[in-house]
Amino acid sequence: MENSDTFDLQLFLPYLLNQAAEESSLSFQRVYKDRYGMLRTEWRVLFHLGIFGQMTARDIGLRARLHKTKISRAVQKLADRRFITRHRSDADRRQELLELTAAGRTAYLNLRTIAERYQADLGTDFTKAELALLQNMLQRLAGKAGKTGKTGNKQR
Amino acid sequence: MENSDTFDLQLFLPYLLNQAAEESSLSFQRVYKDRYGMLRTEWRVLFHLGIFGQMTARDIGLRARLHKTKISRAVQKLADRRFITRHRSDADRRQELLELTAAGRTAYLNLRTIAERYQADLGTDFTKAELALLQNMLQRLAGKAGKTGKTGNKQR
DNA sequence: GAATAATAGTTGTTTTTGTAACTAACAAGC
DNA sequence: GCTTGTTAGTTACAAAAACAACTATTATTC
Repeated sequence: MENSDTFDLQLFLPYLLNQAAEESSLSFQRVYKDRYGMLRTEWRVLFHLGIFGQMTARDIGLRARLHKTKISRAVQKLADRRFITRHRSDADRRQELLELTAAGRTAYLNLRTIAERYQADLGTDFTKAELALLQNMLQRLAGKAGKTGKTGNKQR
Repeated sequence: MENSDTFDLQLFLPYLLNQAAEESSLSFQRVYKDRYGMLRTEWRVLFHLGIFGQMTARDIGLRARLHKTKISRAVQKLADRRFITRHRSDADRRQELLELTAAGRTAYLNLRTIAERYQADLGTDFTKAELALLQNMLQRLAGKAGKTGKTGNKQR
């Protein structure tokens, strides 16, 4: 056959990034899934509340770049499991203020510890400088919004 | 609130990688989706056949780390759209030999050009050295199998 | 201040994915 | 060669994601 083409799929960034993302997510996924019955969006919401404290679904969507329907359902599940509380805002009664319960905080701290351990383990494969550069490049690729950015992107 | 925690989600690799992967996939996705009505797995199968020529579903699964049901479905769709042909192997009549049709090859070459352009455009944001290091680190993260590796991992 | 537009969040429906169970063909052991 | 185990690929069902349409509330504009 005439398969003399030279295109290295393994170097094509959209492909390569997905492979790396999938692989690196696996071990962490097992924890939040098997141990807490959480979905990806759920741990993300949990972490946002753990890190930033009280937030609305909208704020989370902006920061995490998640669509509001995903968040809505994640919030429901987390509330069902008593990991978060929801209170309608007085300032704007469309909004709901979300916050971790004690149980939610415990789960968050536990998962955070595991995340930190994962991150620390990377030190065995990469130098500090390499890792910093990797993170920097990934942030540039993830793009646009930069580190904490709230730079006017549409609500997803 | 006691939200004085310091955990930078934006530096947590499973999260960061997913964000970067999602963002970087977007533009390419628009092409294969809108223009060819393809799904992610479908373009991957298409590319494998374009690059390596005749392959079985099993081989593709091994290389791309895709589960056989995903491939089975992608193959069906690609065959429906006359992008590939399937022939039962004489050596092992369980296997099917997959190959691009002329139309499939055209689609592949077209998409490959776009992929190459994407890759080239990265040159404006990253130096050659940076890019090479990024790819190297991502491959290490994606892991295990290395560049072309067929190192005994279970069929997914 | 009524009409129109925009926003926060939810719900319903359709696609896509994940998982398990299946068929058909081949391989091994005895 | 026949039983037992594997493997390639498909199909059926359950879980999750994507997308569109909806309600309730707040902002805007005339």
